[in-house]
Order: sequence, then structure tokens, then C-alpha cells
Amino acid sequence: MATGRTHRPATRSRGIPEATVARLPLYLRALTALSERSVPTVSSEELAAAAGVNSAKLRKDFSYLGSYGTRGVGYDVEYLVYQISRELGLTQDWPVVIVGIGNLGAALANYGGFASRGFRVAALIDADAAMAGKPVAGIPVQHTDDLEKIIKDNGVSIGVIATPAGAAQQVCDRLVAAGVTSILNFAPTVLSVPDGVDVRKVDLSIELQILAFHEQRKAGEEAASDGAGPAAVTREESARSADQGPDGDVPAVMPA
Amino acid sequence: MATGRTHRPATRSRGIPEATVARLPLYLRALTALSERSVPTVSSEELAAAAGVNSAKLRKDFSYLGSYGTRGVGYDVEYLVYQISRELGLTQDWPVVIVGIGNLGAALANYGGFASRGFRVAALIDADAAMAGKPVAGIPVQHTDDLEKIIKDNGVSIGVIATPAGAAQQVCDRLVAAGVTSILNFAPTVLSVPDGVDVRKVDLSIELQILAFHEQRKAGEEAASDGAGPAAVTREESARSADQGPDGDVPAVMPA
DNA sequence: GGTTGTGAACAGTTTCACAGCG
DNA sequence: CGCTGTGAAACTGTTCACAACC
Repeated sequence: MATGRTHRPATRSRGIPEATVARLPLYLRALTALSERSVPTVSSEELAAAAGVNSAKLRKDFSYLGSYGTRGVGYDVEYLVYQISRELGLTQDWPVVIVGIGNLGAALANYGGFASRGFRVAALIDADAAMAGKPVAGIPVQHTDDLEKIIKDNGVSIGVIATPAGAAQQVCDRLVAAGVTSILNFAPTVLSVPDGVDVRKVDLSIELQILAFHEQRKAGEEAASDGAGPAAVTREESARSADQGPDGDVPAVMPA
Repeated sequence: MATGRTHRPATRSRGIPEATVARLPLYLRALTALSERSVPTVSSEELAAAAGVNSAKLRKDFSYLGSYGTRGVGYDVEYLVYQISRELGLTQDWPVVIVGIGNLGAALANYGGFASRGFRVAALIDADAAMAGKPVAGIPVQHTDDLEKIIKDNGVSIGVIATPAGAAQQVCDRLVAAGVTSILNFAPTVLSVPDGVDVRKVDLSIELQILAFHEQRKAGEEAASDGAGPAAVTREESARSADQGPDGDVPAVMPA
């Protein structure tokens, strides 16, 4: 799939590593808390602790933004809040639509932190005609038929998909056709989008499976060392066989 | 992130890279779909397309699990489903508790994909005494006072925190003290946990901010090249796997 | 003194490209 | 021939450690 796109040649000065971008919101949150407590300055060590990273990483991250600190002193909280907000594009207003107002969509609509940082729920959209007009979080739900008009009238460029998996790609296509260029996908599906559109996904089931992997590993090692730990629950431990046998057939398979 | 450590010195042969682990659930989902359509074998190219990655990456990932393919042919779907499930620890039952039954907690409790893969909602816990006994998704909500007993009686090792930010660390401490060693955190807070406990976070507000960053950049470059077509930047690749995600300050209805 | 900013070493991840095998 | 499996190269991200500076 090509993905083509060379990297911007000018990716020298403005090129902030993706990993750094992903941490900026974390720093911003910690800084906002400090700001509310009227703390004037903070050292990389303190801020790093509050954000849950180590200080070297934080300093390196900030170095991509510029030299906003003062040696021997630290960083000015207000100034950094502003710089990071600007870098993230939070100094402007981002109207957002949420498509799929089920349990999750409603939870997202009610989510307070939404509005707090430049994001504004411009509309709620659902395919169920019976929901049309009903207010959720104070915003009336609109029908999918009007999706394109809603996007255009509100100048929406960020869409949140909270529909069932089966509807996600179709909704995605319509959002993109209407002008949306960033999508946050909660449906457990791989969305395909044209070049130029960003997709980020949030997938509960994947997160749990990753935890289960590590959990299983812990249980396995526990056996080797002690035995006194807290409970350990594996009911059906039964050997998780060391490794494959010489080939083998497929022993019972798993659930859906 | 967070979480940290994966060390284990002796983890050389069984050491599957974290990036690979994060993709296994994706492969598993694609394989399950193929399995349901009774597709017997699949090539790395086809499976990679279905999972939204490139084939070289997929083959490298599978090579960490063992040699489960057949040259010139591809992979046996059922066999791979089994192997990945086993590797992820999904052949056993994982009882999970959800703490904080607001909008989000309820959405999670109702989420079907939960039960489908070895995860079972063992209990719902909320601090609001008025909710006690009320069923959500068919499961009666229990009061926080009984948290420790619930964890122990059910042998729970995975906990989901969907409380407001202010309550998250306290809930986390109690979960850990009661024996939980893996936590999925939806509250917008950095949790601190002792060594040996895994935390993954899902933070909606962070995801949106990352999208806003890229959105802003697109808008900026548009000015430079402008003109016809979506020429701007692209990043078709599915974003990094979820690291953060939803929920923010007040997941709605939820008293501390 | 204290703390930032950063080059350089290191670690992890992705991609390439092709040998090896069915 | 076709497709997997994998070394090696390229790239991205993290950590170290210290010079520069207040």
C-alpha cells in the first residue's frame, strides 16, 4: 500500500518525533495541574515524576520544541502550558462529531475532559431514527442521513466512531467523503482510509489481551520462584505445554 | 507505557518483543474472521492486509512465535488461531472487575467483545450506595466497601478502572493490595503501582490531542502546496497501537 | 550550587532482500 | 514457482553523562 509520501524534506526543524507528540498531552495535563496550584516553575525532575516518565526523556522531548527552560531553575509553568498548547494546536477550537450514540457514544458525549481543551462536541449522530431529537449530554441526537450536511455546516475535521464494528467502515467512508481528515475509532475494526487521513484506534479488547499476555507470563514465572504470592488464580492451569510438539494437530480451538 | 519492566534476564528465547505482542490481538481478530468463513489457509500478504500491517512485519512477528507456516503455501488458519490464543493466554478464563459504573463503566460492562475472548466480567463495583444491587448488563452492582472480598472470592487478577480521576489512585491501591496485578486505566491520571503490576491506560483526551496536532500540521502545509487534491501529509498506516485513550475528568454519572 | 540541553551510545522496531524449502 | 523465515541494514526511540549556563 504505498503510503507513499516521502517525509517532508523540511523535517528538520519542525519535525517532532511521534513518540514525543504522544507525550505532550501528558506533560500538558501535569502542567495544568501545577498551574491551578499556582506553582510558578518546575524542574524536569518534578514534572517528569508527575507525568510518569523519566527526566531525561522529558528534557529531550522539550528540546524538540525549543529551549524553553532556564538552567539552574527549571521551566516556567505558564509559559510551557502555552507553548505545548500551541504546538498541539489546542489554541484553536476543534469541532468534533460522535457517530454511534450507544452506551459508549453516550459516555463520550458526557465526558467532561472533552470540552476542556479546545474540543467541542458539535453533533451527535446515530442511525436509529428513534433516537433523533433525543438529547444526550444536552445535545440532540441527529440522524445519519444528515451526516454530510452536519459535517460541512460545522466545519468538522475530527470524527469519533463509536458504532458497532459492522457499520464502522461505511461511516468512516462517509465522514472522509464529507471532509473529515482525522478519525478516532472505537470500533474493533481496521479502517481503511485514503492518504492524508489520520486514524487512531482505541480498542478495549486489544488492551485486555495485552494485559493477559503479561499476566500469564507472571503466573508462569511465579511457579519457578516462590509460591507464597497472593492467590494466583488460574483455575485450569493444566500445563501450558512448553512448546510445540513435532507438528501436531489443532487441539480444540477457542471461543469466538 | 508505564508499566515498565519487562526484564527477566532469562527471557531470551521466549522473549517476544512488546511491539509484536501488541499486534497479536490484531492478527487474532483477522484470523478469527477467516476462520468463521471457513478459510483454511492464508498467506502473509493476505493476512497482513486484513490486519492493516505490512507482510514483512507480520512474518517477522510470527517468527518470534515459531515456524507455524508452510513455505509456498501460507499459514493454517485454525492452527494459528490456536497458537496465538495460547501465546496471549486466552485459553484460560480471566475474571475481570470493573470499578466505577458511570456511563463509561456501563458501556464497558455491556461491551460484547469482552466476554468473547476469555474475559469474563466477574463483578461491577461502584462507590455510590444507591447503585448497589441495581443490575447493569445483567450484573448487579456491588459497593466499594466489598472490593477486597470480591477480588479474592473471584480470584480476579485484572481490574478496569473507570472512575473519575480523583478516585483512581485510591481504587488502584486497593485493587493492588487485594491481589490485582494488571490494570486497565480509563481515568486521566498517572497511576503509580509497585513493581510487578502492569498498567495500561486508555485516554480519550490524549488521543484527540494527538489528532489535533496532525490536523494542525495538515492545515499548515496546505497553504504551502495547496491546489488540487489531497496532497498534504499522510500517514495512512494505522497509528501506533493504543496506548492511551478515552475518558477524562468525569465519566459522567459517578460520584467519587 | 543546581538544572537544562544535547551529542553519543545504546536499545528496540521496521524494512529490505533473498536464501531456503515445500 | 511461490511463500516463508530471517539475517542485515535502516530507522526510531531511549538513556547516559556531561558541558554549558544561570
